[in-house]
Amino acid sequence: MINIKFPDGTVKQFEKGITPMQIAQGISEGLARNVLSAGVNGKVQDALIPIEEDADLVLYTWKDKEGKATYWHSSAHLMAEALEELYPGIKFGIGPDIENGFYYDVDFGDYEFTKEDLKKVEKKMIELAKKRQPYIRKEVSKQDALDYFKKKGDEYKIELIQDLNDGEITFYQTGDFVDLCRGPHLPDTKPIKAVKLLNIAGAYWRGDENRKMMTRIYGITFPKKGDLKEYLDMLEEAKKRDHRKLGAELELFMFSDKVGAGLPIWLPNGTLLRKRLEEFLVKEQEEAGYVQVITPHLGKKDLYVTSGHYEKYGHDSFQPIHTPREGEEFLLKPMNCPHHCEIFKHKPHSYKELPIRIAEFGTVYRYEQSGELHGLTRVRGFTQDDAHIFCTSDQLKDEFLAVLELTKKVLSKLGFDKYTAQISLRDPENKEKYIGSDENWEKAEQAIIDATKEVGLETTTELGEAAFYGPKLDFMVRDALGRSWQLGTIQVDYNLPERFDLEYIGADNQKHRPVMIHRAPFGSMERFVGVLIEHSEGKFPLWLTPEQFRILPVSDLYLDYANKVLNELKSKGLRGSIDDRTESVGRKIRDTELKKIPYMLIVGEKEVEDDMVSVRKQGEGDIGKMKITEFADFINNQL
RNA sequence: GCCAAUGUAGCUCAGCUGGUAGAGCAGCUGAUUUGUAAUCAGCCGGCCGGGGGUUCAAGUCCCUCCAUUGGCUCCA
Repeated sequence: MINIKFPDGTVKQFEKGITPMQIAQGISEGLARNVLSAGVNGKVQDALIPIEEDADLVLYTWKDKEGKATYWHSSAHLMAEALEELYPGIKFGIGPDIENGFYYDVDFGDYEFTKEDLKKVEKKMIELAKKRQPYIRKEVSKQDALDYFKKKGDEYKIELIQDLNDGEITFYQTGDFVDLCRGPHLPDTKPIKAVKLLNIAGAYWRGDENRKMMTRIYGITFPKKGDLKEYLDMLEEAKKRDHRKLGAELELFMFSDKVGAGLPIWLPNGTLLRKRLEEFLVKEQEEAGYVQVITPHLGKKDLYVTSGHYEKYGHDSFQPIHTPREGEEFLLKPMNCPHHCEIFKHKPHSYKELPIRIAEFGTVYRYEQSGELHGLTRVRGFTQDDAHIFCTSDQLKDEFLAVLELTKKVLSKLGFDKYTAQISLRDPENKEKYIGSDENWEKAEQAIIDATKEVGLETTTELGEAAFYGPKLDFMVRDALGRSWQLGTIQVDYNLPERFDLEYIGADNQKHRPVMIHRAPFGSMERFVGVLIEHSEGKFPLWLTPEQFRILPVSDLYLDYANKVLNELKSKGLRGSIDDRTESVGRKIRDTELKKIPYMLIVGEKEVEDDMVSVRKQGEGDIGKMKITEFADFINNQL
C-alpha cells in the first residue's frame, strides 16, 4: 500500500501501482471524466501512469492551467495526426501548447498550405477525436527513436533526438501518428470537442533566422462548443480595443505611406493627450528632483563611436547623414544617453551635487525591421520619457528604489495595476557579449534584485536579456490581444561613464567614476499611448482626455446659451466644445457617444429657463440636471 | 529581413470565368428647429496602393516595388 496525499491535506491509502485516473474514479465518475492529467509530487504527468510510491497528488481538470496545457498539447498531436493523414509525407518540427491553444511547425515540402486548408484539417481533427483514440506512451531507446524517424525521413525529429539522453526518450502514439514527446497527454481524444485553427505563419526552425522557414499552424480546442464560441467572441471584443482602430476612430494619430512606415503622426486630439501626459510626468519628475533638458535630434557619428553604440548597432541603423563638407557624418539619435553624458561632462562635479538627474522627452530614431512595425507600439521614430541619473555607487540602490517608486506611482495613476516586472540579467554562459567588469555587473545585478525585493515587486528573472552595457528591470503589460509589451525600463550602466570618462570629485578630493541609471517610466510616449488606448478602450481618465464634455443644443435657437455654458466651463479650466450642427439630439448624442467623450451637456428651452445643463454620461445615459458651476465642480472633484 | 495573406471613394465593404467601377456611412446642398444612440431628399466623391508586362481589352492574369495584417527573427 502507498500513501497518497491530496491538495486539501488528507492522506489516503491505495494499492501500489494505482493510477491517478483510478483514484479519480474512486472519488466519482464525474471527476474521472474531467481529469486531464495529474500532478505527482509536483510533476505533471499522464493520468494513466501508475504511482509506485507515496506521493502528493493533484488531479488536473480543465479548470487548472496544467490541465489546459495537457489538453492543448494533446490537441497539437491530434492536429499533427490529421495533417499527416491529409498530407502524407510531411515533416514535423515542434508542437507545444501555448497560453491560448497550441501550434505545430510543419514542413509541407513543395505543397503550399494555405488558410483554405484549415477547414479540412479542423474537420479531420473532429472526426479523429470522435474515435476516442488513446494517447499511448512508449519508452524507446535512442537508437530505436533515431531509426524510426530515419525511416520516416523526418530530419527535424532526428535533430531533436540527437540532443536527448538515451533512456529519457518517449514516444506517444495516437492512431497511426507517432511523435517524439515527453508528454504528458490526455488518456484519449474524447474530451476534444471543438476545434478552431486560427492562423498560419512562418516560423524559423529552432528560431534561427538562418535556418528553414516552416509553416506554423496555430489552433485552439475546447471541451465544449460553447467555450469555443465564447473565446471567439472574446477575440472579436479585443479587436475593438485595438489601438490602431481606436486611434483612427478617435483621430489620435495616423500614418502616411509618403512620410514613411513606422513614423507616427500625432493628430490634434492625440497631441492634446500626449501633452497632458508629458506635463504630468514633468511635474512628477520635478518633485523627484529631476532637471529637464532639450538636446538635438542628431549627433556626430563620433559620439556613437565613443558610446559603443555605433559598433554594436551601426550597421542596422539609419545610416549616417553626410553634409556637403567632406568627412562630416551625423546620425539620427537612436538614444539620448550620449547627449546627456556630454551634459554631465560640460563642467566639473562635486560629490555634493550628486545625484544629478537629467530628464528629456527625447525623440529617437531606430531602424526597426519592416516586419516588426506595429501601430504605435513598434515604430521607427518615437519619444522616450527618458532620464539619466548620475550618482555614486553608494547612492545607486536608493536611486534605483526612488525610480521604482516613481514608476509604480505614474503607472498606477494611469490605471495600470496589472503589470509584471522582468529582471534581465547577463547570460552567464556568454559573458563576452557584454561590456564591463564582472565585479560591476555583479554589483549592479544585486542592486536591482535587492531594490525590487525591498519594494515588494513581483518579478520574473531572465538570463541573457540584459542590455549589452548593464542589467535592467522592465515593466511589462499586455495589449488587448494578450501580447506582452515592455513599457517602463530601469537600467544600470557602468559602461558609458567609463567610455565618456565621466568623473566627479569625492570627499577625499580624488576623482571618481559616477554610476549611471537609464530610466523611462512609460518607455516611449508612442508605445505607452498605444497600450493605454487598449487598456482604457479609448475612454481616458478625465484629467487626460482631449475633450471632457460636449455641449449638444437641442436646436439652433439655443446656440447662444451653449456658448455661454462653454465659456463659463472653459473659465473653470474644463475642456470641451459645442456640436452646432443642425441635427437631431439623438444624432448628436450618438456621434458623441461614439467619440467616447465622457460627458454630454444637453441644452434646450428648459435649461435656458433654469440656467442649467442636462448631463449625460458616456455609456451610462442621463444623470440629471445641474447648474453650470455645479457641473464644473462635479468634474473638478473627479480629477 | 523571412513566411503567408491583404491593398477598390474619408470609413466599412461588393465587383462571377478579363469587356472600360458599385452600396452603406461620412461630406456637401436643400428642407426639417429637432429632448437622451442614426430626420428626409438630392449631389459630390475613385490613376481599383505605385511601376512594368501579357492582351483588341486588365480592378480582375503575370512580374516588381511600397504599405498593412498575422506570426518568426530582432528590439540600444
